Amino acid sequence: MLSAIVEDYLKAIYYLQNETDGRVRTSALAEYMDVEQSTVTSMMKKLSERNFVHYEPYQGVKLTDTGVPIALEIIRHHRLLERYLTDHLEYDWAEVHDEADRLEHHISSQFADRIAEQLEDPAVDPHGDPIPTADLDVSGAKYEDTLADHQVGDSVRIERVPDKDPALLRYLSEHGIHPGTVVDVVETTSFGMVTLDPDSGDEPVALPDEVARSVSTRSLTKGAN
Amino acid sequence: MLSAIVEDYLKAIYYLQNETDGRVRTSALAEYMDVEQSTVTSMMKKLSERNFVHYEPYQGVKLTDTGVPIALEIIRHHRLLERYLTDHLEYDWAEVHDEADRLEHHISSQFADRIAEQLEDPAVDPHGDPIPTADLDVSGAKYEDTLADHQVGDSVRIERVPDKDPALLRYLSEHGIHPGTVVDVVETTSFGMVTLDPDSGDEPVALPDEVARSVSTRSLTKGAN
DNA sequence: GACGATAATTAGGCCCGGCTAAATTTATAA
DNA sequence: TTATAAATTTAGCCGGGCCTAATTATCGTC
Repeated sequence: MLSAIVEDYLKAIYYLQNETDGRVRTSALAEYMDVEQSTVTSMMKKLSERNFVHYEPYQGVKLTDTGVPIALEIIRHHRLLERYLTDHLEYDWAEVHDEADRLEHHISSQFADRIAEQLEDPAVDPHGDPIPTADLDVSGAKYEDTLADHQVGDSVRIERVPDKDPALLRYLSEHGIHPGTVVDVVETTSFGMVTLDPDSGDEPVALPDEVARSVSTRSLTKGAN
Repeated sequence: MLSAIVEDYLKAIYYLQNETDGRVRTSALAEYMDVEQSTVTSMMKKLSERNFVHYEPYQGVKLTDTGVPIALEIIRHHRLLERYLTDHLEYDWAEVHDEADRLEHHISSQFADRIAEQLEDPAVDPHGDPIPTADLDVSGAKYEDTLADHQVGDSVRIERVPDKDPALLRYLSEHGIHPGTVVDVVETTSFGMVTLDPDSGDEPVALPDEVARSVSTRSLTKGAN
C-alpha cells in the first residue's frame, strides 16, 4: 500500500521530469515538496528500494516504469476531481485545487471511474490540463505553444492555465480568461509584460512574462493546425 | 490539525459510549479499533492532553464537550457520503461503507455542505442511521425498538440496519430488507432465531437474535408510534 | 479478606516522514 | 589545477502510531 506522501513524491517527480526533460534533482524536489533536501534524499532511497524510481546518488532521480503509472493514476484522480467539483458541486475554479489535492489519495479507482462516467469522460480539467484515461493514456498532453511565444497582432486561444495559484486563477477569471477564451496579443514590452485583448469583450489584461510562459495556447492567425 | 487516526478514535468512543451508556473501556476500544490495548492506553493519554476525552487510568474514557462535536462532524461526513455514493454515484448499499470510511476524514466541511445541499438535507443514510445536521444536531437519533423486542404476529417497519458488515447487507438486500420495509414477525425460537415475512412479497427471511438486536424497528401493530 | 484471573498500564522498540548539523561530493572559477 | 562554493548525503534526533513483554491494578470468588 502507498501512503499519500509517497504518492505526492511520485507525482512531483512526474511533473518535474516533464519540465526538465531529464533527471530530477534533489533540490528541485525539495523545493517543490517544501521539505529539506535531506528528507528528499532519504525518501529517494526508499522509493528506489521499492522500484518506483531510478536513483543515483548526486545525480537525481527518474520514475521507473512502475512509478509512472502510479503518478498518472493520481493525476487522473486529481483532474477528474477538479472537473467534478466545478461541474457538479459548484466549486469555483480557484477553490478546487486544495480539495482535489487531498482527495486524490483517498478515492478508489471505482470512485474515479464513476465520476468520469458522470462527466462523460472529459478530456481536460477546468484549467485545461489533460485528464489521463482509465488506462492512463496521456497522448492528448501536447502543449508546445505558450502566450510568451506570440507576437503583437496574434490571435490565440487559451488552452491551459497553471492550476496551483488561486490568486492568479481568480485574477484570470475576473478578466474572463479561461481555457477556450480567444484573445489578441496587443502589446509586449521589453520589461517582461504581455497585454491581451479578450474577444469576449472584456477589458484588456496584462500579465508578466513569467505567467505568460505558463499559459498554453493555440495559434489561430499563424495558420498551421 | 487532527489526523485521520485521531478522528477514528473519537468516532469509536462516540459509538461505544452511546452503546454502553457510560465510560468506554480500553478493551472495548482496542477491539473496535483492532489494535492492542497498550496502543489504546497511549492514545488515550494523548487525547486527554488535547482535551478531547476525560481519561481516568483503569476507569475508561468519555468524550469531552470538545470531543463530541469532532466525532459528530466525522459521522456527518460519513453518512452524507454514504447517501451521496448510493444516490448519485450508483454505489451499492454494501459497498459504500469502506469508501465513506476513508473519505470522511479528507473532505472539507464545504464539500460536506455541498453534497448535503444536492441531496436536499437527507435525514438518514442508506442504512437508516440519522445524519447530524450542519450544526451537529442529532435529535432524530432515537431508536429504542429492535427486531428482537417483537412477538410473533407483530407487524413492524425496518428503520435501521447495521452498516459495518457487507455480507449481511448483501443478504438483507437480496431478501428485500431495507430501511422502510414492512415485515411481519412469523416465528421466534428458543435457540435464538427470528423469522420475518416481508410485506413486499419476498420470501421469508431468518435472522439470528444477535442480528435482530441490531436492527432497529418501529412497531405498526401495537399502536402507539 | 485474600487470591487468582482479567484488565490496564508501563517500558522499550520499530517504522514513517520530518528535522538540524556535519561530512562529502560535485561544480565553478581563479 | 586548485580552492571555494554549492549541492547532496550521512548521522542522529523527534513525534506519531503501532507492537511485545513485563508489571500493576481491579474484580469476582471463595
